[in-house]
Amino acid sequence: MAIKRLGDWRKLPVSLTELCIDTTLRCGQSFRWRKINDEWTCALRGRLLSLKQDSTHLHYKVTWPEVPPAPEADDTEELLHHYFSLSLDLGSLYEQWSQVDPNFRKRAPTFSGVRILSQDAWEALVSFICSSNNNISRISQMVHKLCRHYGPLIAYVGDEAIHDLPGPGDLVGPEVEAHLRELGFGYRAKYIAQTARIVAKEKPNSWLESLRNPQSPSFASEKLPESQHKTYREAHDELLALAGVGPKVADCVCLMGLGWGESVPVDTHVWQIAQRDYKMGKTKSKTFNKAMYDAVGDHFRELWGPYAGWAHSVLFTADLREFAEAGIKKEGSVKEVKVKEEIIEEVTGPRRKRKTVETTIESQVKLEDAKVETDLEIRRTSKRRQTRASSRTNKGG
DNA sequence: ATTAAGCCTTGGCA
DNA sequence: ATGCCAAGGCTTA
Repeated sequence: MAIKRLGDWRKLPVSLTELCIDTTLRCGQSFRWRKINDEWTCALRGRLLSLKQDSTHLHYKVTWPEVPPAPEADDTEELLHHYFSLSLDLGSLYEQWSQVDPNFRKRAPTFSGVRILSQDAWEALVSFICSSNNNISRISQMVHKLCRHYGPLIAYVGDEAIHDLPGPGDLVGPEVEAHLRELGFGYRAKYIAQTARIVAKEKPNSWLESLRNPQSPSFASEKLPESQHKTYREAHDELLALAGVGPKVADCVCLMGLGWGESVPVDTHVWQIAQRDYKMGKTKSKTFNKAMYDAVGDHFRELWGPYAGWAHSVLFTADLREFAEAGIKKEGSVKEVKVKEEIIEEVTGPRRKRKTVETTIESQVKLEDAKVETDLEIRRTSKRRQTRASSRTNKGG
């Protein structure tokens, strides 16, 4: 299939504190963006998008497939504006969160420009069904397999075929579950096949969209009549009825796919953050049940306000192992590695024993300067930092 | 109503 | 080498 209409680079003015794509595109929100030749690339709404960023602008390039014909008016700028919610002033949100929350104030400077992506609701639903008991690397592999085997071909980047995400209707065949199992989806194969069938066949066409926050319209928006408007809680409850969708996955779909900014997905990381930095769950039953799930979300909503989910993702990102290593140089001498361990201890808090490593002035400087590098070579330099308690919800193996 | 075990797979680590 | 644990949980008993 020939691909035509290679566009030119265009740009939008946006600062790195308002949007940092190196962080936002790989912090576990969307699993389809890939960095190829120093450009972030993803098929989105029928076109191939490539992104680069400097301190003042987001640069973008669009490639349309030959079929179907590209639309007359290219709406890519509007798409990006919507996808990144660029009309939202992230700087003042960070200020507000910092004023009410010392912990946020401490962590946020290293992780500026982290935004919630306005993803397609179906993409969020499928992606986060895959996310259960799983890690970002494998989730990404699974979502890419889903695209490669069931989604439309959009373009080639070098030898690599880039497919868009399949719709629910593309996943209703009788062999889908077995095939997904062969592809390594494990027990999630059934959930995806069932959910696709329900969304495509049992629910009305606009069901997913009807769960959207009316104040956060979708990109391809036919506005829903007011009588069909749902609340965040109603949207969350309806999603819970789907197979493979529990409270956490439902919140991910609400936050990233349906525009509910107050939604706070509480996963094992966020639960650890809540315990470590907000002293939650220290008394009473230590078990992490539904009541505790709701309590954590409610606490953060009270603290951070209507965009609590956005604030949550900043701290979540700061806690990801990959990002805890932010700001470290690639060259990995032994000394560098040790410095890195020191920084990780710094970022993840005082609860664990500190390594017996001297703090260097150098490391302090680096920590402050820690803007995320994309190609960190050194991985897993520190030993397992997970505590026993955190494995509660995780009986796998 | 609440709790614990089982689930697919990959990769790091002892 | 072999086994165990952890990875952005959900379902079932």
